[in-house]
Amino acid sequence: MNQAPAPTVLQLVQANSLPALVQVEIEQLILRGELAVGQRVNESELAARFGTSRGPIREALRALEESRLVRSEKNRGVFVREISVAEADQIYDVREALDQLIGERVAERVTPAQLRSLQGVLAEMDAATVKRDVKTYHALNLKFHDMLVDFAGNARLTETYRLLTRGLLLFRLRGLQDGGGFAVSNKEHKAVVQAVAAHDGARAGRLLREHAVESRARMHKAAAQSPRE
Amino acid sequence: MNQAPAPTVLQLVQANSLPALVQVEIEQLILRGELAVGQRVNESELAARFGTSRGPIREALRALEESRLVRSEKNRGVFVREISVAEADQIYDVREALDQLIGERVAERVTPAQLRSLQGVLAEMDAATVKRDVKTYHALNLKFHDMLVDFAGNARLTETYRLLTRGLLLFRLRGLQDGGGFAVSNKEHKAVVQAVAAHDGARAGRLLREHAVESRARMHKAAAQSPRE
DNA sequence: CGACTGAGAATTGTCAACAATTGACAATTA
DNA sequence: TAATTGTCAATTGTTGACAATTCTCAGTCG
Repeated sequence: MNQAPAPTVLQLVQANSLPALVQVEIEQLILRGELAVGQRVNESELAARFGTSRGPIREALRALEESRLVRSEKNRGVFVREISVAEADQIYDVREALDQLIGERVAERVTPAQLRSLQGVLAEMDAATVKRDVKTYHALNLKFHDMLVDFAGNARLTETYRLLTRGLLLFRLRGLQDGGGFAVSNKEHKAVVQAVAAHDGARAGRLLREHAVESRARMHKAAAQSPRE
Repeated sequence: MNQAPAPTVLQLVQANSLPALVQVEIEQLILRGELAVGQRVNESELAARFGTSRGPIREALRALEESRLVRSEKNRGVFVREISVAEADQIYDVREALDQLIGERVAERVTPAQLRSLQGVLAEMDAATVKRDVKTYHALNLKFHDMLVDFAGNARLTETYRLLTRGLLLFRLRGLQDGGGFAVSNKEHKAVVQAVAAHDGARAGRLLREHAVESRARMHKAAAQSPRE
């Protein structure tokens, strides 16, 4: 399970059309912050960058609009979406409910191998914490939650969850990440994994939900310190 | 609240570009079953039908693909998405969690006016039940749940919920709707509204979740009787 | 009779050009 | 000077044409 057999570039190009490829590329651009939040996206520029015409770019942008990564104003262009604290709060409302579900499901169906990889990431996060390596920690944190939702074994849940948390990523890109508190965060992760290892669905669900609640609180704290808004 | 001030056609055309307009149009085509589930969608045909070129059609289809209403195969076209019982089950997993959240939130924030409109729909559903008017009942049922999620006051929750339940609609379009059991269903609705009226969040949440669970069971029953699959 | 083959039609993928709209700034007017 | 109008460059919206791929269906062969 969870072993996507690494498709070659050739297969990728043959299976996906230009718009699909361009879409993930633009997605990366946004998620890596190369396209700043709020910034206008220039179609011709992207077309030149990827060596295509504007058609495929427009299709990709339309898809990204539907997934809420960009918004579009008629005759004015598409903009990388910004997200307010209020919107982040709404996302967290939903995320908390989903995290509970994830915890329950994972505790029920987790395999020993999956458990080991979870614990592996936990250890890596500990290492990053010691080194005060915020960037690595964040990447691992994402990976950890991605693995959890994957292990829940519900593709639609995964899709829904990723869509929501990606919105939260836009928030972090605005610079509103909590510098501290990630040692605390990993303590919560460990408690979750412990409950998962014990196959205690109720407890894992409760703990993962609480983790989301704490995570929301940390976001608020960071937002309060932030200059803007 | 909830009073969108009926935009004129002029405003619509000025605010939305062709792809956006076409998108909702195609969406209607699918949801009304004029484009059968599983059927291939012909770009040129749609372009002719809407009096545009294929560009806007393709953009709209890309968006619909992202919202999972269609799927696309390279060089072969886009198809109205089918949904298996297994997938419907996954959607229900998520929906149950969201319905609980919806029940809780609505019970907390419902206004007297909103309560009255909920009860109004309930009465209409009763009338449809007496008349054995399945079509009207289904429409009202949709409206009821739409109102509930709206009254929860979380735009992102609404969006997420609608995305999921629309997937379920594809299932119903396959002919797998439960003929009977809608009198029972409305009993459950009434219990929910009662809890909402009492501002009992925990109970409303529990009841709405259970309603989703029952609804899933009814789907299974209908699927078992269905010829295909 | 069934499986292959290979035009030819139908359809999708991509592009480049044209039309429409916007935003900025200069020119004009009160 | 402030407000308005006119003009122009930049950008988006839309189209029609062409290339590439898939599908259809005779015709052929074993």
